[in-house]
Amino acid sequence: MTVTSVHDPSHREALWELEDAFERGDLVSLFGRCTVAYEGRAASDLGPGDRLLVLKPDGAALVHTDEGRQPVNWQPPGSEHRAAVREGRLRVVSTRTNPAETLTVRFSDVHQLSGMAVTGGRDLALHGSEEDLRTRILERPELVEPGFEPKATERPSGAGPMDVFGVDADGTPVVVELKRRRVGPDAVGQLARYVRALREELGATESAGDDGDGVGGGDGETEPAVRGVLVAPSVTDRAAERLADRGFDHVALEPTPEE
Amino acid sequence: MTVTSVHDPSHREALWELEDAFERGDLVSLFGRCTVAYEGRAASDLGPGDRLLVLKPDGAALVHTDEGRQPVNWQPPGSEHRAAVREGRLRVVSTRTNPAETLTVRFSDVHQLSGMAVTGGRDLALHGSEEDLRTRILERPELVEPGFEPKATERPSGAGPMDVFGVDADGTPVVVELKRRRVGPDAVGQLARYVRALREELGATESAGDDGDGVGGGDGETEPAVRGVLVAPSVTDRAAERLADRGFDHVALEPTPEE
DNA sequence: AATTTCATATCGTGA
DNA sequence: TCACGATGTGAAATT
Repeated sequence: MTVTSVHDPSHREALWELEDAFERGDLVSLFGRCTVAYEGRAASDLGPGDRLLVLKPDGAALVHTDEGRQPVNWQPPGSEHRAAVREGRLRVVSTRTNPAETLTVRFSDVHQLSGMAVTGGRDLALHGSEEDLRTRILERPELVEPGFEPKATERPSGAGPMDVFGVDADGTPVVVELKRRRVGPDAVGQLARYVRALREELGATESAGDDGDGVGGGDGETEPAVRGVLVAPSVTDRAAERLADRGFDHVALEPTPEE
Repeated sequence: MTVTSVHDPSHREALWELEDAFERGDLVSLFGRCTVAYEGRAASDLGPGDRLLVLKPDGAALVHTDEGRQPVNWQPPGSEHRAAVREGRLRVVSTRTNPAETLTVRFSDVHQLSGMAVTGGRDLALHGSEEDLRTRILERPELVEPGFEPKATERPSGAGPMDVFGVDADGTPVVVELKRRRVGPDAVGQLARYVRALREELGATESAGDDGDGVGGGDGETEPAVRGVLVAPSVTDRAAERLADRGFDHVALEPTPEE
């Protein structure tokens, strides 16, 4: 049998089942009334209440209440679970080092405990990520703009690797920053750093110490012409302002085609 | 009884228990072999495998494997759960709108199903957050530097509210940016925006179009003197460079005192 | 091990 | 509702 289960066990029965489950490498689900204490990167305390404790064979521990996607407390994978009965009550402690963290769950009542041996099916096929967006642009560069020609992905720069580097119809270098969803001002800052780094690399001669007011127009200076293009489904108002300030363009594009 | 539990139920029995649990507003734990499909902000498919499905009365749904802190698939709170038997197999669908998202879990085997009525204890007391760091500085300003005097928290600026605004021993305005943990260059950029906004507000007269090389020294220009201080446990090398570029200071401080 | 960046991030707060 | 920033963010890729 792949699943073991006990209903309203005594604290000692729960301990035995739990130790067996640890031994077998089971995925454990434990309903009960408990308090929770955490100490590590921060510290927290949670008073008595009914909760679901999930213990994984890889060391992860999750304490869930009836609300929220996030566990109210947890321990990351790589932790070590131990169970004991102290003063007649089940206690589960999960610890890890680097950083040193401890999660302690003290039960006053154990309502239900189940363990299942898990096999297979851990590979998730996910679509619609930033990588999909990059693929889409490389296959159809005209979606960025007519005449755009990608030259490289992850091209190195002084500010780190750019998402896509290419040239436009006039042969002007273009830095393309990809975001799979609506973006705020931070993405514009990221694009600006790439553009500035590329301008310096392509031979900045004067105008030192500024932060990417990217016009490169017709005045006396000979700043290398480098364009910045932000590809994202949409941008916030603040991000649009900053794009305009820098002289960058925005191309509205989804990571996957609309149906 | 606060907990119901069935072991190796038929798909129809599982459906009945599940519908009862939804009705009661139970927190549900469901072990079984299943496939999972998600479509919404992205899209994903997960082949057959043994998993734990957690269904919360607030609409959250979590699909956990035996590894990782994160669910392999999920649905946020506010979704609606529905269960049915199709072709003799239990199927759980969780949907939400805005954005439109659907999670579908198709079971080939149901091993164990439990539901618990959850009461009380949802208030977590967390220590060591950024707010703790702010409190600590307001109570002991000399931790920033001798003579520092906080004037306001969340003081508005053209770049948004600053964490802490004050003056140093010389009466020079100081913008303090707080981070509860080690920070990278982005935090320096955030601080630079506040400093620049405050300089403009306090009467910038010349040197337009640059981005905060904050010296304000003794040369001819009369840029308003505004200092920037980053309070964080530590900074990355790159962040330290940028701090030096801008003429900002770093104060090493933890959100809670070391023991 | 340290750093950087993405995520179906989630979550709270404020406008 | 949308925008913005914090999170014990987690997780992967890269150095």
